Amino acid sequence: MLSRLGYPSEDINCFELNGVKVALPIEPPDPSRLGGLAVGLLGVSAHNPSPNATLLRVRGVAFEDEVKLKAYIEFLRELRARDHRFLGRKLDLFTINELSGPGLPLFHPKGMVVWRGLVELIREVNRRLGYMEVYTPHVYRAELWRVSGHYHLYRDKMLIFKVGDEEYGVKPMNCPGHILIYKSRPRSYRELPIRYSEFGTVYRWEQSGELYGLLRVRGFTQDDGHAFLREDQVKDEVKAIIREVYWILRLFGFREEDVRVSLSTRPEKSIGTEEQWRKATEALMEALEELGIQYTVKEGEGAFYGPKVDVDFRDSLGRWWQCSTIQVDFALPERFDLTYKGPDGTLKRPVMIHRALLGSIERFMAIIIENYAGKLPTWLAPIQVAVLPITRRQEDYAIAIHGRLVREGFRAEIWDASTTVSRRIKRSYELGIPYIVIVGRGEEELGKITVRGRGNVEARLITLGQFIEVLKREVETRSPRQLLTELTSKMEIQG
RNA sequence: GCCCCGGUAGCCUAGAGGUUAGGGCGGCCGCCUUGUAAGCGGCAGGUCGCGGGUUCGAAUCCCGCCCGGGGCUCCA
Repeated sequence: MLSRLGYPSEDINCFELNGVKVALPIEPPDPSRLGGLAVGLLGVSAHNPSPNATLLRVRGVAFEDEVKLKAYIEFLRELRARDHRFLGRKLDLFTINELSGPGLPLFHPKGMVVWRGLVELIREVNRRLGYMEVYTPHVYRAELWRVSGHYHLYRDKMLIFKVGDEEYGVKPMNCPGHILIYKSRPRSYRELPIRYSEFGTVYRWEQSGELYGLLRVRGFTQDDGHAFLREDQVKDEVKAIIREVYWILRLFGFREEDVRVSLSTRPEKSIGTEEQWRKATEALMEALEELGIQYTVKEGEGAFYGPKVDVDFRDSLGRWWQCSTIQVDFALPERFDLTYKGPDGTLKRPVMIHRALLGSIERFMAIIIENYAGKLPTWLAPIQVAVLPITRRQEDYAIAIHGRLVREGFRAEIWDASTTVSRRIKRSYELGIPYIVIVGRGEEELGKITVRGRGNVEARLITLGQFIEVLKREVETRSPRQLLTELTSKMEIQG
C-alpha cells in the first residue's frame, strides 16, 4: 500500500508505505514500485523544513531484490569490521579519553610502533627530496600569528590565551616556525631551494560534530615540509614531490586507478599578482603533464595565497581520501619579508611550497588500519611474531627462540601454554599478527620451528635462521606480501 | 556549531517505575599439558556518564551538562 503525501518541503518527497511515512530526498524513478523493493532501514532523524511542519525522516536504502540489499548490508558490516575506532581499541593502538578531551587521541605503545614506522618511512623520503628535519615550538606569541595572518584569518580554529599581559597562540600550522628558521640569517640564491621538514603537531579547534576517530581530530601531526625557492624551481620541486607521493601510495597497495589528482586555481579572494599566479599555475600544470599524470582542474579552488595540487586516493572499500597536498605560496614570504640575495646583488623574494605527503600521521594511520582491516604488513605490525610452545615442556625452547628474534630486532612475544593452542591461534588471527612460530616436541628435538602466516600458509620444520632471513627481507623491503610463501613452496619441492 | 539517537564492569550487551542490576568476552586463581580459528571449574570486577528534579521508590520519567554515534557544514 503506497500513497503520496503532501510536500512539507520542495526537495523532499513523502510517501506512505504500508502505514509508515517515508521521506525520500530524491524523486524515485517510479514511485509505484516502492512497495516491491527490498528496503533496509538505516536511520531516523527529524527535520523542520518550515516553521509549521515537522518532518520525521526515515532513511533507508531500497534495492531491486533481497540479494542486492543483503550485499549492501554486508558492505556495512565490513565497514564496521574495518572501522579503525574499534580496531584501535582491540589492537591496543590508541584511545580517546573523555577526561583528556575529545579529538585528542592518546597513542599506546603498539600504536607508536605503527606511528614510528610511518615517520621513518617519511624520513627516508625526506632524505631523498633534500628536506632537513627541524623542530619548532608548539606555542608562539600572538604577534607572530598577526604577522602570518592566522590571527585574523584562522582565529576561530586557534587556541589563543593570555599569559600575564601578553597573548600566545598554539600553532595550527608549522609554516611560521620554519619561516623564522629561514629568516635566521641572510640567504643567497646559491642556497635555494632550502627545504625544512617537521613532524609537527598542530592543534585546530574543530567543531565538536566534525570529530571522527583519528580521521578528524583536534591535535594532529603533519609530515610537514616547506621549501623556499625561486619561481623557476617550482616545477622540479613539485615533480619530485609527486613522484614520491606515488611511490608511497604504491607501497601501500594503491594503484594508478585508485589515485586522483587535482589542480586548484586562483580563487576570487586572493593575494599576489596575476603574473605570479600564472607562473605558479603553469609550473604545476607542466609538472603534472611532464609526469604524464591525468588531473582535473578545480577553478577557483586554490588557497588564497597560491594554487595547489591535491592527491586523493581510494581505499579498498571505494572511499576517497585526501591526504597529500602541495601548495604554492606567495603570501607568507611577503608577510614575513623573506629575501635572498640574487646573482645581480639585489634582494629577491622567494616562493614557498607547503607540502605534506601522508598529510596527518593520525589520519593516514586510520586509513591503513581500515584498508588492511587491522592486518598490517609485517614492517608495521606491532607484534610481528608470536611464539607458541605447544606445552610447558617447550617453554624454555620458546624462550630461546623469542630471545633470538628480539636480538635480531623483531617485535616478538611469547604466548605461554597456560591455554590451548587453538585458542592462542584464534587470538593471533584476531589481532592480525603476521606470523606465529609453533614449537612442540618434534620441533624441539630437531632444533627447528613451524611457522604459520596469516593467510593460513605454513612452513613446517624449518630452521629459525631460514625464517629470520625471510622476515628480515620482508621488513627491510616493506613488503606488502608475506614472503613465507617462498619457504612453503621450497618445502613442497623438497618434500 | 546545528538536527536526531544513544551512554549499564576494561570490551560487547539484557533490562521499559518495585527484592541483592543478569549474561558473554577479557582479567585473576585452579584443573588440564594440550598440534592448528573458543578445553573445564571458580573468583574478582558496577558511583547504571555527571548534576539536579518528580516519586513511598529511578538504570528506567523530566531538565541541564559532558561524551559518543548517524547526518549537515568544514578539513589533513
